[in-house]
Amino acid sequence: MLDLKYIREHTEAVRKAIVSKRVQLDLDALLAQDRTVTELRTRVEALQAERNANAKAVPKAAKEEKGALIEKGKALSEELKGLEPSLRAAEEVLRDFLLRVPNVPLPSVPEGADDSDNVELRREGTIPAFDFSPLDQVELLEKNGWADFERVARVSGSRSYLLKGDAALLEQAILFFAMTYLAGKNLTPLSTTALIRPETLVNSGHFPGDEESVYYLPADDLMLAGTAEVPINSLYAGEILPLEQLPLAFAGLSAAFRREAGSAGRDVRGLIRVHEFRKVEQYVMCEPQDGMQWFDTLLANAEGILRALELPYRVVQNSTGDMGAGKLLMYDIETWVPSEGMYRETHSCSYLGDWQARRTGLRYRDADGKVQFVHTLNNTGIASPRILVPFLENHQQADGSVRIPAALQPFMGGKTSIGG
RNA sequence: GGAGAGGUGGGUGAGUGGCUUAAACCACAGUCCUGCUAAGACUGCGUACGCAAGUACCGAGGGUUCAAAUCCCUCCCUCUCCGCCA
Repeated sequence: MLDLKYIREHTEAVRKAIVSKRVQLDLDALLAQDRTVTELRTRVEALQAERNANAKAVPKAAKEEKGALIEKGKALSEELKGLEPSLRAAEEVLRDFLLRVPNVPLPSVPEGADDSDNVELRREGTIPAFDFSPLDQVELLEKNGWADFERVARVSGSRSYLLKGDAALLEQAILFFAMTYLAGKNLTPLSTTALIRPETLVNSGHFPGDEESVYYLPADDLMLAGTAEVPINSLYAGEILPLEQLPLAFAGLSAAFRREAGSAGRDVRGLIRVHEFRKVEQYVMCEPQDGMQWFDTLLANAEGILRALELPYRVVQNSTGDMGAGKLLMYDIETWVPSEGMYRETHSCSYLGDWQARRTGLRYRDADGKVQFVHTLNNTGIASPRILVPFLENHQQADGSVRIPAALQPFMGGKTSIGG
């Protein structure tokens, strides 16, 4: 959410953001609604002031004047009963508008329609050159008895996964390694819920807009989060944090659920795109002036994890059309998948400015005692099982076994390789 | 799932219809006084919108009333005891 004052004063910048982010929104209708609300509010508040003054006068009035005052109060109350609902309805409409206004991207963000206009910033690590015919993720899993896609589909439907044996341990090892790594970078480890109230998704900025990708449990009016960003963002909702508490930086491990409604038929095979997975998410609430530095830190943390896992990757900057409404700046990390001969998105680093904090009511008292919104950022730490795809494929050996990088070996009981 | 208690400003907490549209204390900030790791005096001190007057907010939403933190209804949450349970 943007500040209404900002929208009034920087209308053209907002208009440009709406166009470049491909958002459906009539900004002029929003501004007209803003004027309607202001007019209504002025009238309602004047009436309320009159009602309050009148009510205050009643007990002090002489007996013979009381009747008249009460009659006047009744009339005022009647009039307000007509107007107040209109004001509330008008404010509601305005809020619906405001929730759809995207954040204005930083000037450095490349203009673009979608992910094909993202800009590669750099490549890191070495793409493996195999002197044998490498297997793909599914072949490796099946050869080693590490998965059972057919049977788990019987239990949980398509886009499910089940890991067995060393692969099941590997998943836990990678998640725990990532948690340990981020704890070492002074992020507070968090084991958090995926079960969330619907309003937390409005807070995070996923709603309105992303309703169809979220699981809903009507019996309890709860939803399943697609990322720990959602529960962590709402953890301090409505609070005014003392300056000493900032920054709040977390590494949150949670289950993650996505309906994948818009991606029917894409990546149905294997571990790339599943409905239920596990993810370590980095999440930061900080003072505005520290936001950019945190962006670099979160990116460096993710890269540090990939480097430790000895995986080749590239960093791309997302174009305006591929950014998501709330984002000021966004980089994806894509990790090399040998069987596809391409990089696949495994991490996503976002700087939201105060856009998310405004929705959630995340504020702090600055050094001058002024109440301000914090800035929020998030980046993947590691997400499994997707990360297993490049992991298994890049580290496979001629006999079908998979090499365990040195950094991970302590988390795998000292094993240097599995399977084969 | 059953029974009960409760949700008030940064904290404690008063307040069962109008002299409280939130007392008091603590914490915090400023000024003054005091020769010294102390004590005291005074003032200020929630958030949002508004130039201001003002308006709204006492878990959320409705209702009754000239007037609601206070009465009524629905919901949410917390705590205690019992039951069930990984």
